[in-house]
Order: sequence, then C-alpha cells, then structure tokens
Amino acid sequence: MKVKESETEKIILNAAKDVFFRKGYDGARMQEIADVAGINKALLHYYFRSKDKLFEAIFEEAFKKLIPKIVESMTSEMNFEEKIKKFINNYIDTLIEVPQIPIFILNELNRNPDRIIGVLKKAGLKPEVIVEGLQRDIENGVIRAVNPKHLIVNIVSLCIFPFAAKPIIQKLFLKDDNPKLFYEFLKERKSEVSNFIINSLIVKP
Amino acid sequence: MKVKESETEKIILNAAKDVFFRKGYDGARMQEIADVAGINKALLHYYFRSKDKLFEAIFEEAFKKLIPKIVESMTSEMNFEEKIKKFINNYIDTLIEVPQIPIFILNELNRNPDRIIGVLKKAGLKPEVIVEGLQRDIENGVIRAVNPKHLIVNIVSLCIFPFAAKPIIQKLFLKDDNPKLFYEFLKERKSEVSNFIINSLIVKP
DNA sequence: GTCTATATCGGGATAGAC
DNA sequence: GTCTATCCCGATATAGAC
Repeated sequence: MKVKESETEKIILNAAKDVFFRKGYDGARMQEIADVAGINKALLHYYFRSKDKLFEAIFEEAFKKLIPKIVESMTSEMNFEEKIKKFINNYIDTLIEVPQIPIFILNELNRNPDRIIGVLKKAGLKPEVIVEGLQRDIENGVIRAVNPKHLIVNIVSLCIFPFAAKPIIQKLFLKDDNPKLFYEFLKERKSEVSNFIINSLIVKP
Repeated sequence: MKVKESETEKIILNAAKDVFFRKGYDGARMQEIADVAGINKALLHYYFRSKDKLFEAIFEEAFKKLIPKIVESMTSEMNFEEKIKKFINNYIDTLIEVPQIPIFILNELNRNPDRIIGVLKKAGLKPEVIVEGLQRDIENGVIRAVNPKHLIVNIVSLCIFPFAAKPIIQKLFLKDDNPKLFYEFLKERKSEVSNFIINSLIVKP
C-alpha cells in the first residue's frame, strides 16, 4: 500500500522499466538505468536497496497489467461471439501499447518460475471462473465441445505469441523493419484472430 | 563444414546447450558450463575463442532444428487436413524433446534481432512457398479465404507458445508441478489444436 | 536527497607449465 | 590438449561529503 511516490521514484521506475524490458534482468545494467533516469547509480540504491528489489517492482506492475484484462473480458455477460471479439481487441490493443511486455514476462517466468506464484495471487486470477463460463456455453450448444483449458491457451497464444516473435515476423513477412508495418499487421490480426476462433467454435444452426 | 568433432568438443557443446538453454546468454556463466562439462574454463576458450562464439554454435543448431520442420510438413503433397495434422504432431513432438528451445530462441531473438538474419538464410526457410500453397487451397475452395500470413502465424503460435508459457500453464491449470502432467497436456494438444484449426478453415460441402 | 569516490567481487579471457 | 594461476574490467553496492 504505497502512500505517495516521489517524483524521483517515478522517474527511476520508468527508466528501469525501459531498460529491463529491453535487456531482461541479467542484461540490464544499473548504470544504464541511472543514465536513462538522468541520475547516478547511488541514488538507485537509495530508493530501491538492490537491483533485485527494483526489478521486482517493475515485474509486478507489468504482470498485473496483463492478467486482469483476461478475467475482465472473459467473465462479462455478453454472448460468446461478442465476448471473444471484445477480448481479442482489448488484449491486442493493450499489448500494442507495451509490446515488449510479452517477451519480458515469458523470459522472467522461465528464468525464475517461483516468482509468479506470489504475483499470480496478487493479480487475482481465477481460471476456474473462465473455464466454467466456457463449459456453460458448451452445454447450451453455443459452441462445440472443446477442452476449455486448451481453448484458453489457444486464445492467449494467438494474442501474445506474435509480440514475442516480432523480429521473425518482420523479417519473414514484412521484409522491412519499418515499425509501422508490424503495427498494421497487428491491427489486421484483431479481426483475423477473432474470426479464426469464432469460425472454429460457433455451432451453426 | 565440420570435418570431425573431437569428443571434448561434443561434451562442451552439450554442456553449453544445457546452461544456455536454462539461463540465456546473459545469465549463463562460463564457469557453470565448464562445471557441467567436467572441465575448466580455460579449455572452453581453447575450443571456442569466446563466450559469444560458443553461444553462436548453440544458437544456430537450435534454430535449424525448428525451422526446416515447418517447410517440410507444409510443402508436401498431402491434402490440407492431413498436412495440418502431420505438421502439428510433428512440431509438438519435436518440441517435447527440447522444450526449452522456444523461450531460448524467442529471448535471443529479441535481445539480438540481427543475429537471425544470417541464421534464417542458412536454415533455408522460404515462407513464400508456404503462402503460395495455402493460396492454392483457398482458390480451390478447400479452405475458406483467410490471410495466409496470419494463418501461418496462428498455427505456429498455437504450437510454440505453450512451451514458452509452461510455468503459468502448470500453475494455473495443472496445479501440480509434476512434469508428467504438462507432458499429458501437450499430448492432448496435438489433436485439440489440429481440430481447432481444421474446424475453422475447412469448407464443408 | 543527491552527489563523488571507493570497496568488493565476479566473470571473461589469457599466460604459461605440464 | 589440459591444467593452474592470474589479469583486468565491469558491475553491484556502500561510505561519506554536501
């Protein structure tokens, strides 16, 4: 329960986010973070005792940004088709704003799996709720019978993976490193992915 | 064009693979590689001049393992449904054997995007060939009209992402860290993903 | 709170004996 | 080819002045 963040603290956190996102924990240098923040190394330690503590703060914030979106869109009272569309749009739009998050999170997840236990709890993610919602849709004949767990993994995969694989996609399909092209590709994906999923699941009368 | 790899060289490469896969480039320590190989640091430098050179060797090998599988399965003469099934089974089976590769590759890709240019060329991946094949299937009315590039990204996402997200999937869906459960999950995925894709695309008469 | 200077250590790389 | 000893830089962290 933070009371008030000083200006300097915010500047440090932003700089740290920048560097950690780009380089990962091991690749990041306290010196670079200090440079980006326009201060010196000693001050970093004054605010956050260690590199690890500083990282922790960044990681938690990034993680909490991704998880609640899932619950939010997936547990609303819309019908299945609307729910999927809303979720995909929502999720891809969020990631477009912070495209480095996926690889950052995935990497840290594998480097230090234990850390997620705590963060997941704090994020308040209840996969059972989503699974139950999907099961109801299946029972009601809205979508065909699939394994809800795999369906969830499928949906999330389709949204997140392209961000993590950005350099290959650019090189293979977009030829040009122009960031605008990748952005266009992602915008196309929103309808493309929604349709892909809906077409696979919706039971036509 | 390697003529003959000495025994020691192989031992080093295996040890390096182990450590680099687990820790990534920045996190890996030459000392740890030496320990795993049962030799000393100096010998690493004797065989591979630098950490970077050693990494390069590992990375290239890992990358070449993933890419050709895509071409191979996607350019055969089977019909669409068989082709997809073969590809998914093939791909997931390959990754089950070396489940650390996805996060390793993705991470290095983002940390050092330039490296892939060379490796991609050597791997001989021609995405146009796959795209053309899909376009033909669309023209012949085998599958509905979708953007082939997105379809390829979709298929690959569904295969690779779960490996990169392994710790979350375990924690959220499998509760138990028992590796066997994750393995079961992956085996289920083969048919689940195939059906997911085919149901979305195949045009029913 | 912010700085400079410095302690301390770890890690990649090399020299040189065997 | 393989080892021990060592160099040396770079990185985290701290001491202490302002």
